[in-house]
Amino acid sequence: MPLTDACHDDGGLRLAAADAGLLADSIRSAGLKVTAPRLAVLRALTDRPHSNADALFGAVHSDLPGTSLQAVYGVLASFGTAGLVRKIEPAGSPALFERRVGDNHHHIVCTRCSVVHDVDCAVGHAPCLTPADALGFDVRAAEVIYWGLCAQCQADTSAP
Amino acid sequence: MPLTDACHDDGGLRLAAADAGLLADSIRSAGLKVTAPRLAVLRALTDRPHSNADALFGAVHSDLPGTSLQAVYGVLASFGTAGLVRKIEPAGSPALFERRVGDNHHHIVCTRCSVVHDVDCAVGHAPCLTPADALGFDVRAAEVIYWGLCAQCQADTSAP
DNA sequence: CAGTTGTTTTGATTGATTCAAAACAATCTG
DNA sequence: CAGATTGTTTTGAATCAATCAAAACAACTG
Repeated sequence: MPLTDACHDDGGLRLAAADAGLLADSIRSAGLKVTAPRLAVLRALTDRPHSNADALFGAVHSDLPGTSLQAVYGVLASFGTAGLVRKIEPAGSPALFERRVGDNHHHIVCTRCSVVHDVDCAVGHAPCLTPADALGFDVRAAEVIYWGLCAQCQADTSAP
Repeated sequence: MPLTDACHDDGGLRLAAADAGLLADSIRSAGLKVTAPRLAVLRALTDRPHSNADALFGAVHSDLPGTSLQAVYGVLASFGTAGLVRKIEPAGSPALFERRVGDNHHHIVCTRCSVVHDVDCAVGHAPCLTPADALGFDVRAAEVIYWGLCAQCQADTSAP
């Protein structure tokens, strides 16, 4: 019940068109000042979810050449605490960021090419998010990462 | 079926007494040379599962003062590829290591004190390890980390 | 439009981990 | 059991991701 992990749909945040006004609105309504680096990071993240700080810096830097990598880290940190982005940290990878928040979806990562996709929290499987024996813990969240070969890498590997 | 994740018991590896002969045997039967640093790391890991490289270095260093941190990293890497230890990488923490391998158990981490406990893979919940929609991936493993407050930290927090 | 507060830049630093070459030691072979 | 072989450890340096701190700057408030 106190789980962050309820399997419901996201709160209506639609990530399609990265209209500048909408981006500004979501920043403002998270209680943050609207600035060029923030708009640029949020736009880049809309276009390419599951990017790391460096990739976002690359994307942002081409629109907005004055921006520093540290600014990107700062923007991501403020977005994170404001609940505007979610940070995921798959083993062996730098942190990745995505705008899809609020639902607790999971991730599937290719062990060969490292591509990441979202995986919905399967309705009917929600009990999984409660451990067999919580050992007295007050469980607040569950994080699931699936590892495997993506379709493309399966094709590449089976025909060498 | 190809999942690494079947919920079965471990293969008879009992982690109780860290008898030197048994430790040596498991190293040897993994196809590795038996050396003092390897025995020391394996013993330390038996005594304190979920340790990071630095903590293991500390433990090893007191028995075997000549040992370097890099040796510990080397030992852990060879143990990892030999299937003798498992590496877990909870977000925001350095990598942790444990001897309990082969079963795919999960972990529960305290968000306040960072203590880690094992959580068995719940029989009857195994379907959870198959994503709702694998998106064409050949899924090989599923990793689950629960986050919450341990019993101790709940007590400390509720009575400040 | 000026003040306040929060943001970004600049520059340096940390922490975890990895790399590479040389010194060394465990096992294999005779 | 000594010597050869192969793999391991040491030593020392480097990398990558991320964070810290102070000064310069810009967005919202009134």
